[in-house]
Amino acid sequence: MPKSRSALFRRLVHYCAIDDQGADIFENACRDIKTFEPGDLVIRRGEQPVTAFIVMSGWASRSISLEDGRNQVVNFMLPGDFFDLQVFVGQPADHTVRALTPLSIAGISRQMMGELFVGNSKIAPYLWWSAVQEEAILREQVVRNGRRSARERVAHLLLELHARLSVIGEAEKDRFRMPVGQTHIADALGLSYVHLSRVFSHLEKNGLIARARSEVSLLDRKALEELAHFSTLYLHLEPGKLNFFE
Amino acid sequence: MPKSRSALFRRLVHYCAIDDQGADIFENACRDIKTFEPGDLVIRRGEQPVTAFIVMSGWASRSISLEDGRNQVVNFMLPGDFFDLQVFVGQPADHTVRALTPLSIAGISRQMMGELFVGNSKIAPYLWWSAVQEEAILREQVVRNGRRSARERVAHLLLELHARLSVIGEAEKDRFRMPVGQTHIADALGLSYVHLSRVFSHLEKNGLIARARSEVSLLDRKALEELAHFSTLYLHLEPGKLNFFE
DNA sequence: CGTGACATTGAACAAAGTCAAAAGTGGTGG
DNA sequence: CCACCACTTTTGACTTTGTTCAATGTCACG
Repeated sequence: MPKSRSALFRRLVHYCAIDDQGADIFENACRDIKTFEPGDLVIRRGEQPVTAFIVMSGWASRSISLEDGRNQVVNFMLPGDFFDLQVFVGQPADHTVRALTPLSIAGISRQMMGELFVGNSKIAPYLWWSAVQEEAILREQVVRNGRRSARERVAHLLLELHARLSVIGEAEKDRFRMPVGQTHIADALGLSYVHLSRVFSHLEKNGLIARARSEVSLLDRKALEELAHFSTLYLHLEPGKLNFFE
Repeated sequence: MPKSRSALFRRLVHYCAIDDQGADIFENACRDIKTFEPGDLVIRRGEQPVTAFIVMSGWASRSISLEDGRNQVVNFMLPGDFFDLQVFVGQPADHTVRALTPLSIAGISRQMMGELFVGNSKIAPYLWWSAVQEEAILREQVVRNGRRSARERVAHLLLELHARLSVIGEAEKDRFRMPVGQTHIADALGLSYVHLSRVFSHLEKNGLIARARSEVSLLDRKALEELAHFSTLYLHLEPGKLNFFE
């Protein structure tokens, strides 16, 4: 089983009672694969995308830039993430999607989506749930940038990324690979990269984290969670009752 | 025709080619009306809501608090806004919804939603579109709090509120009622209320805005838009092609 | 080795927060 | 109509946090 299937499949089964048959249907829908190199634009602001996407492997960012060059990364997209459901109301993209690493994504056409969403009740809950999680992550991003200090922001983001990567089996117990430069992290956290660097160093000096190349270790998870006021509630990791309308 | 119908109806017709019959169906779904007083909680964090809601009249806030009292207003909910579609995946709320003014909302049950969403193709695009707009507003909120200065944030929020209120006929050409205290605005913008007050005064002294009671006038829209780098793209005000899957 | 991208450090500066007190506002009852 | 209350807004002095600019380090890769 190729790794791309593994990542997506793990996210699926983590969140809904999806069976092998359902997973097969889903993955059959993911045959229109596109690949990108770091820095490539997947979606340009103003363009009207024609398909939705699922990240098969690699990291991407959704970002919005101001005219004067300031850039805000709205969120990171990780393997198994679903994006641009807004395709279906025919609106131009209000943001930019960019590959941060070598990236492989699957395009899902409108027709395909219709089948998944309406035609197969085993899949629909996952799509719905995915949208709910994405919006919750966005809300938490607002809180992070609006009401947390720089140190809290960094700790909180590290914990979020670790939790999300764990679900798809791309993190170890207290360690994960963060294959993006500090500029992107700073743009996500609304900080200057200079200050971000200081904060990272500070967390490291205090023994909360360790860094080696692009590996990050959460040395003192308890302290990080307290510092960040981190709760996993917003990630909706528990499957829930899936009361989908029939 | 009561005002509540008017506000909702205007938002509907602004965004999709909804006919009178469709609007009737929609508004018939809005018979389960609840009212709240300023400060009342509509949804508590951790609770599992059983219906989705449409705001009929008044303002509400969706907010998330940290244990130490810091509070972030994630977004303002205005008449015609739709919320808590996440009901349908059976997840507990990760946020709190609070009435900021006398508030009247309609509860939409799962069954009702199923009928609207699947059973009537005239309505489905509006629900979908509404979700798209809400998410876009959220993204813009991230940019505002992450990469804009305090003055820019205030200008940007005022322009957004004016645009959203205009759609439902609750704003005049360059003026609208903002029936919420500065504390709430500050919590939305990730600022202290002290600093917010200074910024308001500064904008007023420079002739960009005027304030009287809870009325705000945009005296120099051009200057405000340039200051805020405001573009209406993210509000998706143009109806679009509504390529909904069948 | 040398090169280019990325990361770190220091010093000066700017933006926003905190604390505390004063000045509005609006509603209520005498 | 006025006096009083609670509440919100404003103002001033000071502190903290994060930014900017510029120089220096580091590391993978050719």
